[in-house]
Amino acid sequence: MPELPDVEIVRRKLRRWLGGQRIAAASTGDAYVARPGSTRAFGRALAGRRVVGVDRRGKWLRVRLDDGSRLFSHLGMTGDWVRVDAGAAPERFERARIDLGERSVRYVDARRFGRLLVARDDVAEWRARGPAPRGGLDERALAGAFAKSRRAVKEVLMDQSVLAGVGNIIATEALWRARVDPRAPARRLSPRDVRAVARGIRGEIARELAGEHRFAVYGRRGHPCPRCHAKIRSVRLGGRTTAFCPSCQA
DNA sequence: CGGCATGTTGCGCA
DNA sequence: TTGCGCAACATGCC
Repeated sequence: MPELPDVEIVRRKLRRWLGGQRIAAASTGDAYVARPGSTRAFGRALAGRRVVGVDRRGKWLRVRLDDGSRLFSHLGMTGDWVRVDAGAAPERFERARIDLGERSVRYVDARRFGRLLVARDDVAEWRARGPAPRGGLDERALAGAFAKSRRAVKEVLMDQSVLAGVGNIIATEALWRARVDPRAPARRLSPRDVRAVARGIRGEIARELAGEHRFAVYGRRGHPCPRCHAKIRSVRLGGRTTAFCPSCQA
């Protein structure tokens, strides 16, 4: 589920569901997902509070409460928030719940790589994500990061301290759109390539935000490239499977 | 059963 | 010191 566009979609629904609402009760039974901190602290921090806003930085979500404390949520690989009626039974893989009046918002996460943190201030994980660049992506910063790295371009794209929110899917698809070989040393890209990559990222994010989830190369090793029909290959870069078209991403 | 998975962190080593 | 490669985290699914 979660890459940046998915997390943004989750943010919007949380804002819709929680914004301005008073939390009647909250609880989690999962000390792993809610670590560090006790499961009881989760309920104590949220109960009785009013939600004043829901923000996102990269893949981190922040729910601000009227007493200044905050709930941070990272969805890991399989996390999501869903809304059900207050009395509804636990969802499959439910890890936490926030009860409003008539409704209840539940955190579900099969693989449990997600995190829930309650704190009185911004946590290090949130601060480390650098603020989202206004007006989208900072192309000059991207060019700078490329220029001083000797890693493959795809590894730089997936570095969360460079570009918060770009994961394996967006990086893979953006490079295909840009016709850039993911294995190419980042510092070797021409200014035109850098521009194409930036455009590729923006385009891919927009596409996924619009609910499009059919991919050109991601997860399609062995299939024909939608652009030139060559057979899609995959390699491992930075420990992640990386699909690309050996013909038009050269 | 084996292999793979949309993310992140921490460790050992060069 | 910095950066890189890789295992680990916990679990589901094909």
